[in-house]
Amino acid sequence: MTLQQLEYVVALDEHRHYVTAAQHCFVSQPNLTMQIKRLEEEIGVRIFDRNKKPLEPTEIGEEVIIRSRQILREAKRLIEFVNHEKESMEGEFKLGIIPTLAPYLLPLFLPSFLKENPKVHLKIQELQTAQIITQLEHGIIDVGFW
Amino acid sequence: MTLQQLEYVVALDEHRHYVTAAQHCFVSQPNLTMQIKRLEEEIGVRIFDRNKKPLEPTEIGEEVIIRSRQILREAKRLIEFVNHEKESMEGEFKLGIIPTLAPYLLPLFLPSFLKENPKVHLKIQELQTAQIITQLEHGIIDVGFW
DNA sequence: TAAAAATACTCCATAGGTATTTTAT
DNA sequence: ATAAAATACCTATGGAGTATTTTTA
Repeated sequence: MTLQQLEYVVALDEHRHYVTAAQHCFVSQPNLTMQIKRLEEEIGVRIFDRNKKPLEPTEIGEEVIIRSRQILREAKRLIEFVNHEKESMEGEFKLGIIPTLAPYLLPLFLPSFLKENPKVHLKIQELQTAQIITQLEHGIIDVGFW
Repeated sequence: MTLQQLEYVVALDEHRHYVTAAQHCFVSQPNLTMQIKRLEEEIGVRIFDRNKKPLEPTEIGEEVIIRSRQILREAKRLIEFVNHEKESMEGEFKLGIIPTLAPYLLPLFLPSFLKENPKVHLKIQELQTAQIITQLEHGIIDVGFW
């Protein structure tokens, strides 16, 4: 039993039709047929009743589909969690800003930024334009990400 | 991402050691190493910190492991559900029993049997010993399952 | 210097594809 | 008669193994 197969099962349930389900999964119809059949053999139970057209799930199949959806949802959430986490930065950052702009710019992005990146320690430093340029040249601060 | 890989991740977390984790999964150590690495590449994140010995999960890894356990638990429950269901019988059954024994035997097994096999329709028939033998010979009733 | 993990290869099972036949409406 | 599913056959990716080399306590 693989996550792939569970996706095929769910897709087939949603379309009740091999050809469109296969298209939806970007695979060929015979491949979808095979994978469904293989899964059914492995678990020893029919998931779909092919005697009817359009096909429909067996009684056991109904439950299998529900549980498959649940599993796939969890898997998707795992991926989403990882994607979110890996984008969030970590470490110490120095933020240079000229005093005149600070009270206007900082409130615009700091709250959401710190919420998105809880592991970031920001060191905010008020600098005059000339100082900013100097520190940029020395790589002490950097032109950022927005 | 496959269920296999998630099992490897969980096993590695439980053993904190490739060799024993691999043994536990009945696969070779290099294979376990490869699969973990492949998964990490796919999701774009380190799950284990190999600089330390014994190795331990990264911060993100901790969460990945928790979610993997959850997914595997759901998958296991799906299989268990199917195994349970397919063992339960379905259809019409004829039960022959002699009147003398009926009130003693039936209460012993009927309740649990019908609960386990909700799809079974039982036809209970009171028969004399001779009739039972005749019907057995003609295959109308059968010697049962307990 | 001994353990354990990472590499290097080899193999083969199977996921997936194309072409075709069979099955049902 | 036609659309959909099943079957046959082929290809190739990648899961898994053995042998070996690198690590690091």
